[in-house]
Amino acid sequence: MSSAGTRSRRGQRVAAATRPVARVWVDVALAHLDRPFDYQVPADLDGEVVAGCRVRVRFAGRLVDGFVDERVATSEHPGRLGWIERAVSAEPALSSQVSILARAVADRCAGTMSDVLRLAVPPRHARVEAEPARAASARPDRPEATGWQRYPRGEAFLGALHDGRAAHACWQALPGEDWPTRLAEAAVTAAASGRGALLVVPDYRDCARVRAACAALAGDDAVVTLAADLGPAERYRRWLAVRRGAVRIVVGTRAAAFAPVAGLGLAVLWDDGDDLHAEPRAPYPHARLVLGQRGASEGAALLMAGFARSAETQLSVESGWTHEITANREAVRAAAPRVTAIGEDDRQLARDPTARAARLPAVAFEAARAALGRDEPVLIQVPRRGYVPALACARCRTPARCRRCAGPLALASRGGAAGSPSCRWCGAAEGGYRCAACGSRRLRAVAVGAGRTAEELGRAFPGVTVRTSGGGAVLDAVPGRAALVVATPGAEPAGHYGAALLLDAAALLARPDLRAAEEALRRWMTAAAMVRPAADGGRVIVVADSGLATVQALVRWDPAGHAAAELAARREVGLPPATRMAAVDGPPAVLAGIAETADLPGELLGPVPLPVRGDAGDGEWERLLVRVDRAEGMALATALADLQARRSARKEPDAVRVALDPVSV
DNA sequence: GCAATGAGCGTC
DNA sequence: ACGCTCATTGCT
Repeated sequence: MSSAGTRSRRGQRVAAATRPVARVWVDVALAHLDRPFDYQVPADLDGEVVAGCRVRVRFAGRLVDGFVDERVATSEHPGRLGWIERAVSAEPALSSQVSILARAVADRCAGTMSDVLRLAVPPRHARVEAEPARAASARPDRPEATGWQRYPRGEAFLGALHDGRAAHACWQALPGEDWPTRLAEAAVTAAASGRGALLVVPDYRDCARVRAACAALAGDDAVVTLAADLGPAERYRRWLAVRRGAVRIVVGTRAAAFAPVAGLGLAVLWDDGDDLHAEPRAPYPHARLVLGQRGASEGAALLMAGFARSAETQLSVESGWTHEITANREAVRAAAPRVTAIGEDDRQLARDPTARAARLPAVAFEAARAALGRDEPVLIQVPRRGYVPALACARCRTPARCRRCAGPLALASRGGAAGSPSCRWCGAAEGGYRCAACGSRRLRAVAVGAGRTAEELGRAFPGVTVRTSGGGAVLDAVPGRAALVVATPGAEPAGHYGAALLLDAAALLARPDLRAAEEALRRWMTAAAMVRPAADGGRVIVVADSGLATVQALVRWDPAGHAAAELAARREVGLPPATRMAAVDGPPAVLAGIAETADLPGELLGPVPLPVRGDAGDGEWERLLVRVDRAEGMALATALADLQARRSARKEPDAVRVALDPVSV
């Protein structure tokens, strides 16, 4: 007698009396099997096999996990159905909303349902599931006065949340803004109207800050954080509390974008340009995509928020889908620190010999000294190590781009000989380079070092505490006392700084990445937003040429204008998000075959060397890029999913990796 | 001419 | 990792 349940005298299983067929998403990695399969529900599992529950089924002989999509009366399958072998539990882990979301995300990313479900639903923890259910938190009161009054359309957005309308907005936070509290006010407004709110932030430090802000407004029980650093039990405990509707406000990192928040009324993405929002596992969905999909399928309001603005968000604004929440110019001027740019030409090293040793420009030295004199901390932003050397105009520093496809130019150093520059996307050699901005024919390599060390800076300011934040040791916050705080972008400790020095800014700007300018401004603004207003003496020194548009955008504190110019520039040369791109990574011979035979819409570029090497032994892999008009984006995704399905059905030995809208191309 | 065996394939 | 098909083998 097997454990599979009730059988008749002859050992045959008896099907459930009503709706005896379960449609099951089996956890199988093969692309050509990316659809539900029908199974018979044995009568004794009738009560447990519910929509969304986990089951074990026999698939091609072996036992595999699956989620029940739905119970139905009959099957379309012409052959004989297998049986549900086991109901893992009656917990409906997969909600219909998340099921629909996962399917949509898989389709958009040319991936499979099983891959997306692995990202969306955490592993089960049986003991946690058996624990008594967490009591539902009380519905909070709507916040009375909020800080959104500083923004002309801010209160209107909260009003839309209160009324349950699916407003779509992007919010440019003022410098110095207590943004965790603003996001909490929006979330609690949605929760007060009986709906759920989901706030996705780049890292666990932001999670903690936003959680604390939500707890302060709505109580500790009203909010949970879902972050990757939790253990499996706690992770599942919190996730289950959300799934069971006990908690309506969820704060988390990118995986939380799939959180099964009941009655989702608001989805927020903070700092959508941050690379951490890009999922590194197949099918590589970006949190922006996941939340955007939920806005469409669940009728939730969407808020893209940050100090800076991405080109993607700008496109959404220009298309009319998203409206802007920005402060007026007077409010910006009142809140912003005074920003000074110093290019290499006007970079005068400090007279002070120790400052000279640290290679600190005089203006930067003075700004830091003034802040320290007021007993305020000074933030020093240094780039991370390891940027790929690329080429830029020797005169104006504009990154050198390919004439054919606008990819970044680099010196091909393969085989030892550094020959003429060539495109890192399409491989075309560039014989007669001429800068698009200034017409110069001279190129220079842009190599970025590790930045000045904390010790060098310490020597320039004897007796001042030096703290570092970055890499493995990230500080959450610094006290409001005189100190030098050296941090890499993204690791800046929270604090009220008297000054910020953005060192090696020109190198950050000249990175061979299509998002270099946008990313530089995002990082600068994130750091500069923590500096006191100019009226209180706050100063920001950016070590880059003041003539550069991106530097100007920082000086004028104009993230929207920069995003608009950035998007216009990408339209000009046909780069995302003005177009849509897909990356197909694999062995060169396989890519050559695909380029020749595959029926893909749009235009093929490359193959080119991989911009970032994956971890799984993709030794000699290359990358094929496919570019289409935005209107054809879905057709491209479908074509690539078909390609994967055909390869999988043919049991092709070499897997290829497909990513739509990859973060770096 | 035809069972016995095995490789290949789809996968409910 | 099962059960089906279809090809090959080996014996009459």
